[in-house]
Amino acid sequence: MASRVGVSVATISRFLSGGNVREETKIRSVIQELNYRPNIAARNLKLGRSATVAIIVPDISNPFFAAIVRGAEKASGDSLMAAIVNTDSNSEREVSALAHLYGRVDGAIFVPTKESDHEGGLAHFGRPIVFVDRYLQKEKKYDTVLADNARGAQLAVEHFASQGHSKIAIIAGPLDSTPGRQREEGFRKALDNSKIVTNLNYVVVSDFTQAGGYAAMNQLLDLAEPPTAVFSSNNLMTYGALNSLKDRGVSVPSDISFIGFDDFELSTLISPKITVINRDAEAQGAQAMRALMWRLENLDSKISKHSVIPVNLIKRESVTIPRTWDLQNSPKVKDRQSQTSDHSNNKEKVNE
Amino acid sequence: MASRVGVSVATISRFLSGGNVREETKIRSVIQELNYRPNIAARNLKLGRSATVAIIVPDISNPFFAAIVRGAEKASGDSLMAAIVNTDSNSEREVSALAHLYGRVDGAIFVPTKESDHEGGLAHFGRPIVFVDRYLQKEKKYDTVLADNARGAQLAVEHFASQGHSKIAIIAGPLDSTPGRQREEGFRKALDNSKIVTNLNYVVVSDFTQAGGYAAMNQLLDLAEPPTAVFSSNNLMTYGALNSLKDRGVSVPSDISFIGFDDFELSTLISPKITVINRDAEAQGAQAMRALMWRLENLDSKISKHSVIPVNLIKRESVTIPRTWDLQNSPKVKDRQSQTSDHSNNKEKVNE
DNA sequence: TTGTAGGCGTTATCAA
DNA sequence: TTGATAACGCCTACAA
Repeated sequence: MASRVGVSVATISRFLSGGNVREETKIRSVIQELNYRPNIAARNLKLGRSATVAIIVPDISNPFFAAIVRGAEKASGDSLMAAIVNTDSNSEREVSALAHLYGRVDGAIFVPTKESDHEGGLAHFGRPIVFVDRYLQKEKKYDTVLADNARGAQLAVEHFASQGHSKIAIIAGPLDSTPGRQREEGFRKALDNSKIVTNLNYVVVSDFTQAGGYAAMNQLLDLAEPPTAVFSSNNLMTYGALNSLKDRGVSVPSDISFIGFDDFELSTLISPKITVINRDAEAQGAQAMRALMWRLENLDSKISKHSVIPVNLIKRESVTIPRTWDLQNSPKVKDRQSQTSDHSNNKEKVNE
Repeated sequence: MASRVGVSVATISRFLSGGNVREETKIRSVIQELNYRPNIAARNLKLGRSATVAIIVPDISNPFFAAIVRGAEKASGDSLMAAIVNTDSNSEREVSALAHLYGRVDGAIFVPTKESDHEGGLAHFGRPIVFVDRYLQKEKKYDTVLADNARGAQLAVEHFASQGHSKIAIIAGPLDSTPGRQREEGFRKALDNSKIVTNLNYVVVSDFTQAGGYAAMNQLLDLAEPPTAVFSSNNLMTYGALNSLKDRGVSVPSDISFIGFDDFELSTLISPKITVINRDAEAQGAQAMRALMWRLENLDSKISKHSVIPVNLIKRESVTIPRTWDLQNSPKVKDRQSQTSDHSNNKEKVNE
């Protein structure tokens, strides 16, 4: 290559890194002609970096994680390439992914499955890691970008309560995962705030899967006194719970009111349209990528950054006043007619 | 490291590649102690390979592509790491991904967006590529793993026809993509086989997106004489088409019968349960990974391999006999009662 | 602006 | 079984 142009390899290298060289046009044409591409491995070896980062997620087919990934990719620009790695919600694969990635990437965006320990695996990785949506409680020094999970649960409970519900259940995610734990904690706290006593039968801990949501809803329906409102902690469990309700002939919202965490593609296709707690997952992914890129430029900075993505309630059609309201003492609801005819601003109503 | 043990680097290298060495235990302990990990970039440079392959897909949030990826990952074992790259159905990003991947991976599984030319970009990539689901018509020498698209369209048309439909429409995908083209061709051919004359108004070419499916279905419903049966060429367009039907108050299947290509997560949650053409997307991904791994071991083999993944019809609830059957001459349907009461084995019935 | 030369950390060859 | 050594292809002082 260099001999072909009549200059040294140093000149070629200079040209490649944007330096000024005399034979620029000739070099360009020879590159074309020989189809020359610099050897990446050699460059990585010399420079000690790869211009690649990993995005490690438990399940890429979950639309929520897919959105995180999309956001992160968009934010990466084209100075960096993002390699997505799927761990299948499997802790062992998580460990082996981190090990395999060592030396191949400059950093990682990591959505761990559990909050369990990685036993020094992270330190050993030796590169910046930004935790998204989930983090490891033991590891304080890493950046995090979490959703406002407790607030989300609180919004759901408050919305139920504003409609007169007091028999409110949660289908919780695994308590050893960040969102599972924080949403369950937020749920309990919100009940306390609303002066509703927590019925332990109404707290079903499940596993964030569709099958788990199905089983959990069945369990709630089998109760001697089933809840009148159910909050599902993630999208997949929402699918399962809705399937259960359908299979058992329980209609939403007339028999049971329902709110799910995380919006989903078909939420408007199914009947009724499901009221959800939502957050901007793409923004969350983008924020994580920006944090990672900043840290790659500031490897020596010691302070860790923690961002929280806001959540909001999207009211649709799956929540109404409880059917059995007249069987119970429900002080907030005086007039059923006016209550049913005004779904749009219940909060204001309650505050009157 | 080597000096720490008292041997040469060559011995360490031998140990690392599984050779027999005397100080094995001591080396092991020093590796632990120093937290030593071989430098990947140096190894890649020396060996000329990276033990990494790329899986390039247009849209990872599409459940179908997600399934392909999962299948491929599972088949890769742990000798290889798979890096997923999302192109966002954007040809430019496709080109730049290929360029960025050059030298970083040993090969790729590629799901291109269009059948358009890559102008030597592939040859320049210089590594094995296996095309999945879609391929480039101009490039003959690469391995492919396609679905039996034409057969799928044929199954849909035959099922409609067996129920007495003759006003059959297709919402087609882009004709410059493999599945879009092959499904549309299969559709036309199947109509011919069933002696149904093709009404050009019933062929709406769309873009494989939800919005596209929505618009396409609207277009069909606006026809002076709308179809009685609609075949949608992919899952996203199916979502959109169903949304359109819902918004317009057209009920499925009593007003219009419907079949979609590719099964989807919530197909059983929505009413009615949608009849679909399905294929095993994970198996397709796995097959692609096996083909790629084989080729990495047989770089000199010149023959290209082409696999076809079978499709099948999953009968659910979105197809029935046309409502307006009595307004038409439909020779195959003599007795409405017996026809409606037997949905399970129409094919046998027709063949009697 | 250019060339020379050393070194990044590994593997492979060859002698010992 | 081991050690010395030469690549692998690139970048970067340093000297010209």
